[in-house]
Amino acid sequence: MSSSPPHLPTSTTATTANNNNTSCSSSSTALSRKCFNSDCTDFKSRKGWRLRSGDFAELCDRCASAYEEGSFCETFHLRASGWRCCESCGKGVHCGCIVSIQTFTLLDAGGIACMACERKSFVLTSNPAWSPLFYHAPFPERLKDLSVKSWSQLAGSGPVPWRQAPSLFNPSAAQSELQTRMPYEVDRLNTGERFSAPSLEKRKVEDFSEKFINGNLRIRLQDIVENGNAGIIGEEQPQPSSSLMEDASGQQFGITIPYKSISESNSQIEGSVNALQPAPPPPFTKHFHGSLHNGVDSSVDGHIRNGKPRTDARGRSQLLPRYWPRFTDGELQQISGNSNSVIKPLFEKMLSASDAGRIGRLVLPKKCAEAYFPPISQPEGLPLRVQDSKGKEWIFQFRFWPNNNSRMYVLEGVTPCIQNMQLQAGDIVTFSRLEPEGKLVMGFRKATSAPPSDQDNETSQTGNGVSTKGDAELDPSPWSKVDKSGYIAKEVLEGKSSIRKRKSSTLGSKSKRLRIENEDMIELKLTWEEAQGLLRPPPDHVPSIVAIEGFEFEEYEDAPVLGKPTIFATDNVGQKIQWVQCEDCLKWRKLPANALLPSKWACSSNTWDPERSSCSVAQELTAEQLEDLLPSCNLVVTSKRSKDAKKDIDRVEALEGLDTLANLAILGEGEAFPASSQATTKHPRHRPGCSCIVCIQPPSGKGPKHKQTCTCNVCQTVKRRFKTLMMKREKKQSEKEAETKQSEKEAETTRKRQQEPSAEKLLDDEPSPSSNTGSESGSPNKKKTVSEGSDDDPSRMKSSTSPFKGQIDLNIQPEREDELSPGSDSGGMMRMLQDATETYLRMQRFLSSDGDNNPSGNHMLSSGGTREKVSDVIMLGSSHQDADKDHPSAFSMNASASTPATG
DNA sequence: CGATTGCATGGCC
DNA sequence: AGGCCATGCAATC
Repeated sequence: MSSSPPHLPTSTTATTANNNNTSCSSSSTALSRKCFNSDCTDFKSRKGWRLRSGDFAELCDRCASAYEEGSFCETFHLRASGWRCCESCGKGVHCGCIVSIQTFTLLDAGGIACMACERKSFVLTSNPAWSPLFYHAPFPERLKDLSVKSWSQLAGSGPVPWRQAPSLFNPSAAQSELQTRMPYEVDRLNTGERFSAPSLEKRKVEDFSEKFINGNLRIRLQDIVENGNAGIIGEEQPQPSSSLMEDASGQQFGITIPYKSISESNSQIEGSVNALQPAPPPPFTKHFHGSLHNGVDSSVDGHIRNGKPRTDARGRSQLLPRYWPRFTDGELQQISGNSNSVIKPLFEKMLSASDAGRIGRLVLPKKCAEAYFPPISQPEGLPLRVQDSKGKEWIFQFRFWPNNNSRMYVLEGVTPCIQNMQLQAGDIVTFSRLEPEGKLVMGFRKATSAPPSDQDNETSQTGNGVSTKGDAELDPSPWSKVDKSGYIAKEVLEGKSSIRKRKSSTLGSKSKRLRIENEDMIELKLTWEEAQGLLRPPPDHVPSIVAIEGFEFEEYEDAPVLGKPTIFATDNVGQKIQWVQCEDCLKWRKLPANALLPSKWACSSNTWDPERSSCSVAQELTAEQLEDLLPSCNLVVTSKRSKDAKKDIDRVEALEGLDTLANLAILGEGEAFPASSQATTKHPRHRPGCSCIVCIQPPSGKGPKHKQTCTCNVCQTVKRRFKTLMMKREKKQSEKEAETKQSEKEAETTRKRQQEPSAEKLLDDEPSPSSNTGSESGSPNKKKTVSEGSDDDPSRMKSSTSPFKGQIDLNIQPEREDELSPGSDSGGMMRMLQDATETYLRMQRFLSSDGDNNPSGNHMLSSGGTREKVSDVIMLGSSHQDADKDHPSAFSMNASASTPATG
């Protein structure tokens, strides 16, 4: 929406245009006392629409009235181009100027809808009108000026790092072209994820990034409080056209447009420290390389090529969904610090193992880098100053490597920052810009924190969604809360949102490589706890007991059934019941304790209580009751946030065993963990627990492996577990010894045989037997050392060379130190899992206020008492029945699963 | 010899 | 089929 001139009906003179242009940037102020409307000769006296500069058009009474009545365009722009009809009511809307920018929205299917109609469809209509139309009108000169100006200002000190490519707004550019590229611009203007044409469906699913539609977010805490919703300024709320225009149009215009329109400069100062200040997004340019030299053509081309209309349902397509910024109010609030700043979320990226590794290089998505960071023509790039949400400044080297005729953009020197934020692979770093300062701000979100998307979609979660997130983000010392146990704590604490995340799945569905890890991690971590409640014996199936290594395992010929997680309790009449949450309405329903539920369950399936077989029926459980229930279990789908921190911690502790063990091979301590468990390109099968060299080492293949003397959390946990295990074993052992030594030997032999197959499976993920883990673990000496002292002396464990090694050592029979199979590893893992499972159970029992939390009929884990239940762990890697199938490594759990069966 | 750098490789979208 | 990007890895520091 050009700010005006183009469509002026009659006045096409240069004078008029100039006037307008000038007015835009410097307001109509000094220019004259005349009405801003060039078609009018009256004296200005009232304010009209907000100009892109942030000022308001000053109009005469008559024009202002027309404007306020929404008839300005009809009055003055009737003959201008850009008129379209509302697809719904047919009303004509002038889509070609700033005056009407707020009065219509683009439709997914094409066409427009006036705000009146739009409001009927959406309660929350952002400012979809951020349309490409915005750029329809060629007003190159003015924009250029504005751009440069803005840039200078934004750039803070020093020269403008780059400037607009004149070509960007080359008047010769066909409108269609403009339209095409617009989206891109809009994108950048609006945080990279604008979509101008809201669609009902989309609205439902789209996260609240849509609230950024205006491009800028002004965070007002009070809004959050008052609305209980997003703290977005009301500008995006549908309003009567007049006020709407008055209020809303300006903001974005004033601030964003100018930058938006700026094209990257061809004269970027490479390597200049002046470029430290992040600049407004340069135009997107795939070709910016070229544009650096000849600017114009490539610039335009780049825009056109890159600018897919945001207006369609795929609106945000400019950047892959995985990079769409998903900021929460809290995050924004935190970032903005002062409420006067407008935050423009730019993009976000989930840290890969490489990113989080100690190499200190954060690979930037090419498009993001080119769109939001200063253009660079030399591989050396330039230093980029980035502020974190705490106000701390970091300087990264923004550069690129030539790569396959393309470029690979990286931020170098991010290690300190990443460490400071205690980020690790899987966590998300966010980039945004503070306006009008123009500061580049880097935030982060710990893994599995759900996108804000659902916040305003899922009613029963709305409050919580925000507050949960918000609470976290608004925490004065958000970083301090990062638990040492890394993922674990957060998974537990934020698990609830994870489920919703899965549901709405606003994370790029395509970004498998990136997302898999995240989602699987979610699954995994979530299900560490959740799976306990999910696993049920197959119907009518009585497990057979298999003895492995002297331990008994339940064996299921059929895989255990995954069921809907429920909360078991006893009702007021002493009857055992379970609470289950409806997939759809999220209400909790009471069911008989013996009810076996499918993994997905909704009210409509409530055959036990027909009266409550509809989502419309109120929930029996009060919020308080629910709250009481929830902390005691680890179900994560809840709209209630546990207020009992202690319990959370306990739960974390309880899960620690499982999770730690699962991640044991991959997690480091404290800082940036070298390698993540994520499935990677080259190691798509890697999952938590994978012991291969890739997973236990940083990307470079170097870096710390856990030493025997390592005292990190992970190692200590393992050692602790080991000790527990050994004590148990010792006990068993002594019992057996009460019998005959002969029988003991036989048992061992059996054990060994049974164990080997699974061990091999587990080793699948290991690159080679000579790899770190394998070879060292295979050292008889070490094993002997460990095994000898492993009976109950943790200190011995500490001498093991690595947690993983410790794990391997776990497999060793204290009494058979000379019998170590290469597969010992797997056994160790199994053991640890078993042990962890027990720990978990103990904790769960402990935490549970209801002693009957695990009725026999439903939970194998509980039903089995202390019996070793490898099968319990089998499916832990996935909350979906078949998820593992595709991931053979699915952590040794698959192997575990097969063990009992094979054995 | 470990850390860093810069490019190459190759899986995945 | 091509581009992106995670990661490998040799060269260099």
